[in-house]
Amino acid sequence: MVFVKENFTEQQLDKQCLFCKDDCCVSCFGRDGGLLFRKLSRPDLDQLVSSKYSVRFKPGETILKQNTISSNIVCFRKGIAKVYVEGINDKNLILKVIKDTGIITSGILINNSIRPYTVSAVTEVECCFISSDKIMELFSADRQFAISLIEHYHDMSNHMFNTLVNLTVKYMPGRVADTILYLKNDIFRENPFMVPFSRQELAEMSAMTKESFVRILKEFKTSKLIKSDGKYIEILDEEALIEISING
Amino acid sequence: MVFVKENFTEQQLDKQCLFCKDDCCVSCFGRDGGLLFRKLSRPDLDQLVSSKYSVRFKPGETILKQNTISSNIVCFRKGIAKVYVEGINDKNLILKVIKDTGIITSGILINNSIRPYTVSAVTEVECCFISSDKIMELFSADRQFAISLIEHYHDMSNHMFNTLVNLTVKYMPGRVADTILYLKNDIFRENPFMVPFSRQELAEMSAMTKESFVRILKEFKTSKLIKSDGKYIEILDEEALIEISING
DNA sequence: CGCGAGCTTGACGTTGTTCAACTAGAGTGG
DNA sequence: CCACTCTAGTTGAACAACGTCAAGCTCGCG
Repeated sequence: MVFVKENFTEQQLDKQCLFCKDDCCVSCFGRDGGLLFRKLSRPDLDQLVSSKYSVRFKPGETILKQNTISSNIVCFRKGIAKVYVEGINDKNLILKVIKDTGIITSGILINNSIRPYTVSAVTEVECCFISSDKIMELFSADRQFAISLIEHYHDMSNHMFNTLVNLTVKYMPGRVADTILYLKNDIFRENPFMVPFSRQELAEMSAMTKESFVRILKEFKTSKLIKSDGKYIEILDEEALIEISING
Repeated sequence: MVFVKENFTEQQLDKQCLFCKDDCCVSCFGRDGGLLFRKLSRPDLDQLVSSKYSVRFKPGETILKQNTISSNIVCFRKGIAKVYVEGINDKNLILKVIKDTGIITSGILINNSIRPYTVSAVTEVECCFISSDKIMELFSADRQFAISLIEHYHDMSNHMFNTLVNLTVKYMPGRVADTILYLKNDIFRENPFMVPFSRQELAEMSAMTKESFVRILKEFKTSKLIKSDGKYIEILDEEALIEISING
């Protein structure tokens, strides 16, 4: 347990992979979401598998805590998690949603890098912690892996860049449209989709208050752009939403 | 000129390095700002030097244009440049200032990656373009270089992350305080510092209108937090500014 | 001296937040 | 099975934050 700096309870933590036998990471890391590892050789993958810890989180639990030092990368396998910044002006800001597969690399390789965000479970989450030391070793073994990691950083930067621009320059309807389109096209990928987030959380994705979010959502509903019944949202007129998103 | 996809005029472009003889990049890339290359071996550095193009830009000229495909990394050597997003709601948003040394890596290694921002010269700027192909070759040669590049991405992400949070959750005084502190501590590193930006540009760094920026600046002046005479700004009470920044 | 561009200031309108009241639904205990 | 409570969601009205518009100012420059 030396390299696991995060503190887990006995129930959460298992040395053996909880989720699958044998080929676990090979299939997990090989999936769509795990592009980072897609070109690793079998021995390298096996090395990763043997050195990781698998952990399960209940809804609401904190997976990585803001302002702590990073020492692991976290590979998500199942469930929904949110990445957010805590409590500036008593407001949170949700930057990213992870559904099933996804990787958080913050601060590996960088000494004393303090994580600027919290990651917490929205539904039950299964994920694996891998020491950044092990990742470093792969650098020597596999040149392509370094490129994959840079691609990962690049994608992350791009996403953050878009979020930055969307949230700073657009008016509320544009921001709400962005949030809805993001959830449908990037996260859930189906049209009437079930949202596991509260209005409060949806508002935190859109950088506004829950009241404002509700109001805009209602406008969209009365304009027949979306249908919304409780936790379900259906996009009726995607073109119009995109138009609203572009025009701010 | 094969690998230079950007279009330069004859005056701007030279195959020989304009700025220095012989050891050019060795000293340039070796400086503080150029940490990316700090651990390259001499032969590798020489290879970079021989494959680059040095370019000079006049104030106002565009160095990299938003929505074009990336194929070079750009190493800044001298002058001040701004990185910004163009025209959403007729507003620009300045994300970053480069003074003298700095590197823009957007989208190298990633096929068909479209640059989401424009970089343009504020003062006269001297910089070098290096094909991403050459960078790729260094990956094989030098493992440490890949790590340096990832560190660079990491720093960039972190900076963007802070900007994102600052601009979305804080009120105007906090945003102005951030801009002033950023310019003093990260860019100019001296106390009465000369700002080569117009009020409009300062406002675009703080995500507000120039009128709002001027108003907040005046408040800071009457509260004796700063002294400001035209293009010069002096921070008198940094503690208080930091306080304002933290409290939003 | 006059011109023009950028800076500054004030009045006003819009956007978005706060606060408070109300509603609906889910769990709890009698 | 029905009150009761608690929380999330919704709505409206007052208010603050911020932008827009227009006018005046400063200062460099011809």
